[in-house]
Amino acid sequence: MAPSAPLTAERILEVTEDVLRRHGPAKATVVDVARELGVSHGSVYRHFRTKAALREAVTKRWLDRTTERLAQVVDGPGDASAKLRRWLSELFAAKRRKAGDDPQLFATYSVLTGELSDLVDQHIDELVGQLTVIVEEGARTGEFATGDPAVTARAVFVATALFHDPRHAGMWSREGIEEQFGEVCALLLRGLRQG
Amino acid sequence: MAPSAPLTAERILEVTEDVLRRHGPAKATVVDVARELGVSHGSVYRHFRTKAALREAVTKRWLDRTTERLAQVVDGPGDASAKLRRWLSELFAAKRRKAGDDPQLFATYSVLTGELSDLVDQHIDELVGQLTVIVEEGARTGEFATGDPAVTARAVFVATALFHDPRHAGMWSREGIEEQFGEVCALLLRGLRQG
DNA sequence: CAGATGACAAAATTTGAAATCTGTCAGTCA
DNA sequence: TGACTGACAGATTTCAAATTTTGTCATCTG
Repeated sequence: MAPSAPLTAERILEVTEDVLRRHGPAKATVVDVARELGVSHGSVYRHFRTKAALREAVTKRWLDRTTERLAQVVDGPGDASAKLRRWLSELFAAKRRKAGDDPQLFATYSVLTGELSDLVDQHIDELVGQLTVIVEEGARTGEFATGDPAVTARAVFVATALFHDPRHAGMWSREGIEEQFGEVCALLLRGLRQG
Repeated sequence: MAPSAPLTAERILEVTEDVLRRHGPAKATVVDVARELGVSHGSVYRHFRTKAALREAVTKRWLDRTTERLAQVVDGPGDASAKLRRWLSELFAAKRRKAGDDPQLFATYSVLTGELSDLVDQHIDELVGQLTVIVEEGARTGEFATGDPAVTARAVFVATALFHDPRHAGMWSREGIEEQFGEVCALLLRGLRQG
């Protein structure tokens, strides 16, 4: 069988995601990934030192897709209130979409993120960093009255945990969740807008 | 062996909690509970129709201990802001204490609450009910400017999920968690205080 | 010689037979 | 008579043997 393309890390990650979707996190093996790629499992180990490293890389790739999407909101138009509101909405919508469109894959990544707390902490730091930029902007224009923008940004992130933490995904399809989200956002924005 | 006391539902629940603490939720059996009580397992089934009912009852008992504690804050002294702040602090402190003092039992109840979502929903409704009383009080005295107090109360509860939902218990022993809690409370109270 | 292979040891997972547990109920005991 | 027992069937869990997987590396191949 002629190799249809050279074996790259990215190609391995694509196939790994596919295998994870079909077999779930507990039963997806490196051998499965290699078989799907039409190579020996030794070849996969040339690109990723351990199975854990492969799982971490594929999970990081998944988390980064959200981070990139949200970066566009930070760099986009609007005042700080509108941006903050849009950023939180976009985060919630992105998570709900992931959970709703491919529940199998979402469940898989929920397990993986549960196991990779260092990676998740890093991801959260990136997201809070984006929020900090928005809060700083609001502080600069006098729209928000806050202390340390980084601290405030983390408070906003923490207060909306129910709408982005996968452990609460069961809530995301409940009646009235949109209204609850709106209510929390409104409360936080009111708290931010004045000192 | 003379029965040291008549077999009551409460006595069974006490022993069940003990067995759960020692064996964990997966390995605690009705036979274990009966053995500990010095009776046959049939006698336990006289008081609880199924093992699931026993688990539910013992979990409800555990949740109710928190509800009762917090009811005292609602009925206590202070204006609405102080009470809200104290209620949230008390809830957070109670959860942290449970998690820190007896990690084994806390882990057990975390698993049980994860399995008994109807019971947990009921518990949450009770807690939000208490918060609603405080928000209503604030609205009546003009301290808070809100729409529907029940909706606002739920928003406050949701926004503090990280500090009371056992799925976030891993955060409760992190550096700076107290400050984060204070920051979220401050943000929410500022949002409540004016319309 | 750079990249890929597959045999191999150690670790982890699956399997299925044996043991235990759940829930019932006819019967015992005080 | 009403609380309690213990034998029982079916469901579930356990445990050890068999299989599979992980990770390495000497060897192969283009």
